[in-house]
Amino acid sequence: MSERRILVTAALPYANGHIHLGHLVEYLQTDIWVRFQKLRGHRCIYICADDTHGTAIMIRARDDGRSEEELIAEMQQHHIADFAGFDIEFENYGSTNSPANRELCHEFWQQLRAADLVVERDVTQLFDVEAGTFLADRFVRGTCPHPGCGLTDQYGDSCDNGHTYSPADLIDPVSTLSGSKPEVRSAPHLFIQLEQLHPFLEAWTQSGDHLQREVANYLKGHFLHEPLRDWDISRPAPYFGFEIPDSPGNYWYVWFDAPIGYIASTREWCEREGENFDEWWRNEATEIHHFIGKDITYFHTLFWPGMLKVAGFNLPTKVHIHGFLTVNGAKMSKTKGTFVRAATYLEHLDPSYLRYYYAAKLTPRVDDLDLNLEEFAAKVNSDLVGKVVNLASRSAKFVAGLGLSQVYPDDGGLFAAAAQEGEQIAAAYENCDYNQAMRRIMALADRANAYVEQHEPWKLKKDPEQHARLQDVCSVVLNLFRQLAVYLAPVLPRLAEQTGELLGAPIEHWAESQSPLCGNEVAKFKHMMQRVEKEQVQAMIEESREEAAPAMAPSDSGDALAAEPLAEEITIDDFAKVDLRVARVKSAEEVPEARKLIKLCLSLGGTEERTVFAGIKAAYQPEQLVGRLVICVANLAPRKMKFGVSEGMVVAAGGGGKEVYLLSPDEGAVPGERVH
RNA sequence: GCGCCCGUAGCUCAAUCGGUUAGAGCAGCAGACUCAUAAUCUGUUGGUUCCAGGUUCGAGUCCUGGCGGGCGUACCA
Repeated sequence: MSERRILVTAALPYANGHIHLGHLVEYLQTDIWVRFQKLRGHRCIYICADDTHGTAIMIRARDDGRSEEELIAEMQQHHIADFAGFDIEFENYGSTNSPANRELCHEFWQQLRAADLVVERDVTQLFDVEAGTFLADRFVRGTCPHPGCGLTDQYGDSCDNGHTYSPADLIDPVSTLSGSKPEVRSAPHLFIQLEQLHPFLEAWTQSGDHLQREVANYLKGHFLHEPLRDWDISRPAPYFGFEIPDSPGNYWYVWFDAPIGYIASTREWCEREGENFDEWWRNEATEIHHFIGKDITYFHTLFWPGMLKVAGFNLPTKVHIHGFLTVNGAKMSKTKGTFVRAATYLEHLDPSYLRYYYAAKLTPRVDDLDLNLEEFAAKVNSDLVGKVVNLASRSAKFVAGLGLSQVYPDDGGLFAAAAQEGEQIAAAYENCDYNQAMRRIMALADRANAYVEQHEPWKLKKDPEQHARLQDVCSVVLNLFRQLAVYLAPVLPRLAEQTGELLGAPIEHWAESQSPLCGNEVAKFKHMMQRVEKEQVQAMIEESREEAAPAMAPSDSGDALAAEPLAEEITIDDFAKVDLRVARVKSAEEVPEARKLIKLCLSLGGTEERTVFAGIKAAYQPEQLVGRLVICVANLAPRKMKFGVSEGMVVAAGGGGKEVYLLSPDEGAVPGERVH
């Protein structure tokens, strides 16, 4: 087979968070594919970078009180370390916030302008005056405006009942950034008229094997059956990103510059390694393979090919799309401890385990992948330790001083049959059907173990006259083992390395699975892989749960305090003047003529009662209140009001209106007790 | 709401174009073995292919409806 030139990317992880087990599905799937291609003797590079722009990064940096650059630099170091810990090897790991990316964005932009695809139009959005920024839909919450719905605390684009609307229509909208009420504002945005590329995209997505069939169908049914909408690719300042050269004050939306980051990262690599950039991105002979999750299908199968086409770069040969990770059959959950960071995993478990487990589960389809932790341990122990490594473990020590036989013995055709199986295993790898590849490899391991069983080397060992036979049997077993190590090398690079050391012959090429070793020395056997212990998995889950706990705590904003600054200092005697008492609401009734008031009758225990008018009508129904405990100011001078005399106050927090939160004592307090 | 995908053994998955008696691995059960990290080998139990219809000589596969699950629904990372 002639040497292919293949450029492979995985989606750029966002610089807003750490790498977790969900991300790793993709980076491992990709790493395995790249290692496979290299093992087959192809020229293959693995390119990635951090995705660093956008509102979320800006907000996060602001909250942390530091620059965006500082934030993304730190996160990039974490990402790089996490990937390295899982033996994921990139030719280059860049950043979308790089000079190379800025230049390339300019280049793309120029071509898009030249092709007359860019138009300007006003967009009306909610604007947070306090934060000084426009609000994406997810940064606004409010009440669903749909008639008869009225769900409160809903996102800016749709509610939990499935109604969709514009954030500008939300009732009582609140910015999640500042808690303030946003106002409606317009600003000019730049759009790419994708519809002009419709015929090209139709042809590209529906033919040529660039996409999995289900994905092609999805695109046809969802987007390509009608005119494509214009794509809004600009954001007004403030925005962390690249300013658009011919539109000052506007920045490219993060999804514009993120995929260009694939190219920019390649360019960095080319410059460092003295490679010809055009060979990689402007040469039809080069294959481009993108690995992505199904969540970002749209960007990579419509916008991206469109942009590449217009800017004159290679189109993707294939976009490989995978599903999401679930753990124990459910979404990753912080409270369950199944939201496991890469770094946390590595503290407890060997990366080879996860590489193998994911490989055993990955298919070419878009299906979600479940990490069942019990199965994880069982599969690793049974397949890798029990079957594969066990072959070396039960044969190497018998030939430690002897080495492998000078001539490969008769093994009944086992090695040759397994060598022949190699092409089917390779085809499965090529097709991203790692599940099938692992299945086939384990079937070979089963046959090899049966061979050991039939030839009983432990019995041959006891008879000095059989030692030549013993050497032959072990030579067969070790060669079968090595053959498996070659087939598994893309998944388990460490095992391949250890096998190379054991038999004094490094594993560097797939072809090494096709001919046995003869006469090699055999090093002293060392355990190649430990069994997974339940306790280790449990410890990892526990730690993940604990890590998540602080993150689950609400990050308290300073808005409330800012709205009402601390009062002047008082003495304890001042405080003692206020007699706060636990009271039970005996009755509660609305005051019909009053806008805000509910009339409460409070029992302080015994026969002591107070009538209090409380301004909580907007927040509470009278029937919610009857029977509950509240805290009241019991020695407040009575005040004559329009509707009667109020003999105290109930204490509550909140800004008023619907924002009223009555205080209650914890369980055990009884009416009449004073609050000290 | 609208749309897409999925539903096969206890678990994870196969099953070519619609084609014989729906197959593997793990788990379970019964033996064997003792070289090996309680590993391995042999045998074996286990199915209303989610349900109800339909098309067909023939349906896990195609069509319709239902139930259950997942996901998407464009300025969401």
